[in-house]
Formats: sequence, structure tokens, C-alpha cells
Amino acid sequence: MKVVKQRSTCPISTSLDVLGDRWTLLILRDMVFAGKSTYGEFLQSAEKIATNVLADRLAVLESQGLITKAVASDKKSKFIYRLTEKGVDTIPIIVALIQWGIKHCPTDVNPDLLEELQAGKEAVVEKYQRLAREKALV
Amino acid sequence: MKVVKQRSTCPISTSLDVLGDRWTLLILRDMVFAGKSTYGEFLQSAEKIATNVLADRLAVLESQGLITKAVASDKKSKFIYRLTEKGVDTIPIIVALIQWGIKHCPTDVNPDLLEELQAGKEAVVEKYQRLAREKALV
DNA sequence: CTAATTCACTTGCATATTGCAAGTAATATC
DNA sequence: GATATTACTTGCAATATGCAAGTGAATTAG
Repeated sequence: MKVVKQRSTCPISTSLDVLGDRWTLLILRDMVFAGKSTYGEFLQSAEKIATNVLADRLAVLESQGLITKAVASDKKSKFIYRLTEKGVDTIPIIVALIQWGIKHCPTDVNPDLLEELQAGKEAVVEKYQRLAREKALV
Repeated sequence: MKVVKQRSTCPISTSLDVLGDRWTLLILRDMVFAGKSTYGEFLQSAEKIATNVLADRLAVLESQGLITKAVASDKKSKFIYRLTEKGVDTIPIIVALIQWGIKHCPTDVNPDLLEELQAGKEAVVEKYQRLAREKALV
């Protein structure tokens, strides 16, 4: 049970106590936008997270109730990580980060996602929240 | 000139390269929601940022173009930090963090802000962006 | 049935970042 | 001229991260 140190009772601060590092939101991104769900898949991402850091962040996310961990139905040696509602609720944060990144940093974005975003952020949030909830039921 | 190491060209990743730590968004919060603009004011916050970390984050925010630094009009020994448009554009991220924190963590929130948020997130974002832009013109 | 492989980690260690306390330097006030 | 304010910097211990290698259970290949 990983403990998270709370610095104050400000909602921004408490959110950052859990999400405020370089890796946590990238793991959630991989779950939401890349459909990833296993340790091995998370290791494949372009940013190259270290194995010990990934294990630590997954343990924090699980103990904080953003994800669940379950044995895969096909293999007993494999674990499937799934988003909880608390995890699904981070999608507006992730989408806000995408918009800021697109506007202010040199980035490569999936053209389909870019088009969806131009039609409105709310629709994008709702779409990926719906997809994430469907995936969580499997 | 502080350099920020870019891990990939994903917009979420590039955003987190600048904003993804425990302190940066709290400084921006203080500017946006508490009207703070000086080193001494940032040090006063409940989370107790260390002086060297604050100096470092202000230098990063300035070199990345989210804030500007100027000598105060009343005292030459005082500096005023102000948000740029790039800084103002982080407000949707901060508001998304507030909403997640309120919903999922034990927090204390300003009742006025809570009421504003219940009436809709977009209005809150627009209000504080307008206020921040006005402040930047002083 | 045994050996190699996959999968999910853990361990050890060098480097980087953070936290804490104290010190410095340029104004500004008394 | 002495004290205070403002914005830092410095030194050092504690913590976190990055990297390479190792472990162990479950699965597949021969």
C-alpha cells in the first residue's frame, strides 16, 4: 500500500500529490488513448519509462484507486490493469494537456484526434470516457 | 536559460516536460487564483516550497515563456512575475485538476469557487483567463 | 519431461532532484 | 549609519530517477 504525502487541502495540490510527476499521466494516456493494459505494453512507449519507476507508479495508481489489477483470463502470468471511475475522471486533465501541448510545443499529433479536438474538447472527453468505461467492463 | 529535456513529440509528454512536477502548477495557481506575483508571496503558500526550488521553477517558467519577470514600479529590489498568453492557457489544466481534486480527494475549497464550478467549468476558465489577462496589462 | 522463453517485476548502484538551514547581496527604511 | 526587506545562492543530507542486471513463476517448444 503506497502512501501519498498530502501537502495541503487545496484541491490542486491534492491532485498533484497523486498526478504531479513526469510519468503517471503518461501511463494513464497509454490506457486511454492507446488501449494499453499490461506492464509490458507500458514499457514500449516512446518515452522509455524505467522498469522500477513503472512498477512504483502502477502500485501508487492502484493503491489510490485510479486503476485495478487483475490476472489475465488467458495467462496466469499476465496482469491486466483497468481504469476505475476515478481514473476515467482524469481524462479532462489529459485532454487539457493535449490542447496546451498542441498549441505551445512542437508536437506530432494523430490527425484524427486533432480533427476531433477542433470540433470541441467536450466531445473528445466524452468519447474517450465512454470507450474507457466500456473497456473496464470486459 | 533553463533547458527542458523533451522525451518525445507527444503533446501530453511535451506538456508534462514543462508542467509535470509537484510545484510548477502550484505557482501558476497562486498567480491565477490568489493574485500573487512576487517571490516572497509564492513562499507564503500552505505547501511550503523550498526557496531554491521556487527560484528554479520561476527560471524555467520564464525561459519557457509562461511568465515574464520585471522590476516592480515601487521598489528596485522587487520583481513582479506576470503570466503570458502561454501561461494563461494553462488555466484549463488547472481547473481540470481542481475538479478532479474536489471529486476524489478530501479538500477544502473556496465556497464561491465551488458554486461557480457547479454552474459550469467553461465559465470559470473564461473568468480567470480574463482576470489574468487584465492583470498582465498593468 | 525438460529446456528455453515470456512476463512482471526486484535489486544494486550511479546520478539527479528535493528539502532544509544558513548565508549573501542589493535596495530601502529608520 | 544601522536595521530590515527582498530575492535569491550555497552546502549538504535525504529522496527519487535512470540504467543494467537478476529473479521467479508461468508458459511454450522440442
